Amino acid sequence: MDKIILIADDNKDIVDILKAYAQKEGYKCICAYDGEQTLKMFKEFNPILILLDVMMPKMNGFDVCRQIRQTSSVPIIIVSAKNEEAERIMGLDLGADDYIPKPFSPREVMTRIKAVLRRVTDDISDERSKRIEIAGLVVDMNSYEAYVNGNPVVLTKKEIEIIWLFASNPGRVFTRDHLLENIWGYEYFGDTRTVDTHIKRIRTKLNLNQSVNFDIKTVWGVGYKFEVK
Amino acid sequence: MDKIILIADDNKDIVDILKAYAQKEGYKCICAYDGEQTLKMFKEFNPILILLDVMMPKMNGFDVCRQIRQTSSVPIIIVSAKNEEAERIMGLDLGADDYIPKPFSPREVMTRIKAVLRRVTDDISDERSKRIEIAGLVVDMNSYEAYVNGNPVVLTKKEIEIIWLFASNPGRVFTRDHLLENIWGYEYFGDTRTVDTHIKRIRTKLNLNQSVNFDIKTVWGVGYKFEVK
DNA sequence: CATATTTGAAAAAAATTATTGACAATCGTG
DNA sequence: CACGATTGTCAATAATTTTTTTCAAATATG
Repeated sequence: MDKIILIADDNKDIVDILKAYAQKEGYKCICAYDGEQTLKMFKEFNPILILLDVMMPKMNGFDVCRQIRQTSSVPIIIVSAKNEEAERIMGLDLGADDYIPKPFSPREVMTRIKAVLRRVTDDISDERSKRIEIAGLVVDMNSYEAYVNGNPVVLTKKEIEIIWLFASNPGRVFTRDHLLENIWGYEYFGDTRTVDTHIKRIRTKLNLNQSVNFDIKTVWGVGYKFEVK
Repeated sequence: MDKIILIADDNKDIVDILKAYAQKEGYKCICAYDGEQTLKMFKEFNPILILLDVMMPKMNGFDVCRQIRQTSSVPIIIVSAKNEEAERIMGLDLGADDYIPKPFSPREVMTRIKAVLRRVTDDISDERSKRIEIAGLVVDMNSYEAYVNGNPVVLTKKEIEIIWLFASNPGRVFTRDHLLENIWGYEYFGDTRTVDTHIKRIRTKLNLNQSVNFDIKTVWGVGYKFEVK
């Protein structure tokens, strides 16, 4: 599940700067240099957010925005040089989620990207959906805490994200590749035992050989799964 | 009988933020992006409160406010970018109930909304909801004072706003980005290390290593949270 | 049963993230 | 404008987590 950001601007320098910063924050980037290409890339890669320049060849940002809005509610941030038009743009009812005037600082852009994404995800997931209880295990992503039979267990960020994924999908087998893609967010290369190591630590911490009603079971040759005994 | 808030601002970004927060507090929201639309929506939905931007297309906030006041005493909170005009606006005898200068933090707005509504329905209990007592810590946003085990602690504005947010949501993890948006406001683009520094100062002042029953705990890789020991 | 492959465990190495202090910039006020 | 108070930035240092490495044990396969 990659986090892809689509950057659309006809100025390659600007694209490169934005791309560098976005990648630093862990997003993958695809770039388009005109309006038509933007639409094409959008359909092909299904990005989680679009940074959209207004002035582009072939089709301008406004029209691109309108077109995309007909089929998708993906967050769109409009970028434009004419900052006196800021209010007009937002008022145009294009369905854009934010507006950034040029010139901008890269930090400002990243802040806005994160803010827009947070706003979008915050709406969907209220507090309740961030907590899971199953077989005596409680995982709460609001407080980043876990409990086994009522006893708190100290888990690191990665560990709690992993157990959250498992507990959310009991019985389902996750391959190491799948876990790396889901939790780590990148493709798996090399033959390290990274996932195994994390599973081991989780097992140790959750004390899975004691009086516990669940298990992270090894599925030989495949991966791991969460199992309620 | 739903509690509907009418949000009027021509900047969709701001409307969205306010909407998200208001909804979180259990209010339903309707939005208007210009003055005429605001009047129309007001008549149609009979909101319990109106958040009204001054600068809007078609009809400005002042005129909207005057118009509405001819037929209704619904609470109105004026929002405006020109904060030096604060006193003038309130003195204009528009009949507005409160005034919020931009930039504002979403939390501040929600506090004012609740304050205005409470003033209307119940004049007496205004003070209570601006004061929190938890684990020997008292934070009073009326006087901007804090006490630990009965001893006064001198905190600056930012510091007390931060501890207020934490103490209001014990256990909940706030990321640095989240804090920047909540405390600093929607248009602040600063370094995330700034948050760390403020947390450090709060910890020092509240003497969190002494005989104190609470803690601002670091959640590695995520953020900070308020924890009662 | 022999062999190749996969997994588990521990420890070392690398990478990431947080804390802190010093200082700079800004704000508020007389 | 000068002063003190507050707030923001930055970089060094510290702390913690994550990844890699290694190797023995367990499991599949024929």
